[in-house]
Amino acid sequence: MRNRPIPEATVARLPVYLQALLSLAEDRRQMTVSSDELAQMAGVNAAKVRKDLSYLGSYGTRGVGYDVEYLLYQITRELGLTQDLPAAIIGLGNLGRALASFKGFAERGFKISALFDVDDSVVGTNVGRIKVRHLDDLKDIVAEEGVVIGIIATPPAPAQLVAERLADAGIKSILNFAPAVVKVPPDVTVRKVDLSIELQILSFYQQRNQAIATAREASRRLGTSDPSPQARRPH
Amino acid sequence: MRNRPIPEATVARLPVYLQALLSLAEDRRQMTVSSDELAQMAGVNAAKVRKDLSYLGSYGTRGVGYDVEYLLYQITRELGLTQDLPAAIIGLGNLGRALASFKGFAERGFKISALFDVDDSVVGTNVGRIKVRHLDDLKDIVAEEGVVIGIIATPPAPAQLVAERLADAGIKSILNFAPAVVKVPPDVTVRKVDLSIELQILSFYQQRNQAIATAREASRRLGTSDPSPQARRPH
DNA sequence: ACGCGCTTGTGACCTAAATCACAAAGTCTG
DNA sequence: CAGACTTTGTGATTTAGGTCACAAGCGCGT
Repeated sequence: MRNRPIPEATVARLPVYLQALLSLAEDRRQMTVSSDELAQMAGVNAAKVRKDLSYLGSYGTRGVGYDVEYLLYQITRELGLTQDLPAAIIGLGNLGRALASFKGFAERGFKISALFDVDDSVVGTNVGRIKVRHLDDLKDIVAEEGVVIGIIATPPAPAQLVAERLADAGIKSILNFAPAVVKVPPDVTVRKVDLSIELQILSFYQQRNQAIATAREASRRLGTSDPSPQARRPH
Repeated sequence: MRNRPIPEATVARLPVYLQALLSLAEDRRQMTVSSDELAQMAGVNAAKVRKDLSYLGSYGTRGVGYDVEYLLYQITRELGLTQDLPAAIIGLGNLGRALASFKGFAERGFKISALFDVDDSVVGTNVGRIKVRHLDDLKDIVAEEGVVIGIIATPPAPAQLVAERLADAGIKSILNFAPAVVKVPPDVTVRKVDLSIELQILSFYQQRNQAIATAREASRRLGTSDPSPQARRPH
């Protein structure tokens, strides 16, 4: 199992396990955790947890479980979070400001080390402890500060341009909050987080479940059998 | 193909197509769009677009493509976004405020119609045009305003409690921004958006690609063959 | 009316992920 | 130290999703 490439789906779950393990590590009582407990906390099933962890190596003890601290370290290492990664935020509207002051980043191995905008009324001001710089200085400051992650928090229109500037500055990892698809060179990884897309997905299931409930209600009144016995839900 | 249940993966992409179609609809020049164009705009491949759209029905014309307006309407309808869905935000810290003033929601079929917090220095104040109410009034106001979607933007600790209150108030769709896994009754759908999880996933690939680059560099210097010829990337 | 070029819609195939189920390996108890 | 009990680690199987490739359908020009 060891040395096999880690599936994407597993990578996406590792941070969730990390979250659970951090909360376990806080109250020092529990030194060890079973796949079942971890599964409960992460909201997945136990078999998945075991398979996921087995990709990292055999870090558990049969009959006992996983050592919390040790597993914590191994996942942290696997995710490349043993030292803080410097990140930059581009765009300091409402969302950019919220991200800049979000405590969760520092707690999980990231350091916001530069802020950029193009609006003259924002450039030069401080957000938190950091001065906002002009986008034109991106390349220099990225090099200076050793920034490796770019966070796009602009409106959709300038997102593509910003992505190109980031790629040009040597950034290989981009997190895009702008509601727009950006194209980048093949050696750059982009992840997209779109707030309204998530709501739209919810809306779909909301509507469907409501339709099912209505249909069931109607058929109940008519005395016919249930038109859709198993109403599947996402996840 | 019609009447088959729509795959989850397809549902997750429909909003992306919607986004692309909206931008096409804006400039009135292009009345029709091919699966190939749409694929470009959405950042996926053409076959996937066609298969996805075929789940909704045969809305395309061979040799021509899809009528932009008509497809726009069909996807909107399928997602249940023909009328605005009222949503509530719980927690008005930095993130909650950013969400409350985020324009994208209104543009895509959602209406923020209630805000809640427990902090006395926040309750009673206005954010945007809406007065912040106390969490204890959740159930009443949800009923009054017909809220169907709950957005959790609290710190992790109170997230579970808030989720329970939402479920108790009859909300069936929850979008959770708090970095915590929440448990809800089986008839409630939760989607999680975790900002630091996304960064952690980026970190993993960042590190791996860097490791590959380093290995390649080393082997180049030693004159050996490339240790990992095809460096796969996510997505 | 007919043939050519374009684009859809979809079966067939392939790949990745989830789930199952159980042997292997450990702890604990008397 | 033997036997009962726990929990891991992983092959085998199932399910879901992605990709391929091409026949069917449509518009247009002649």
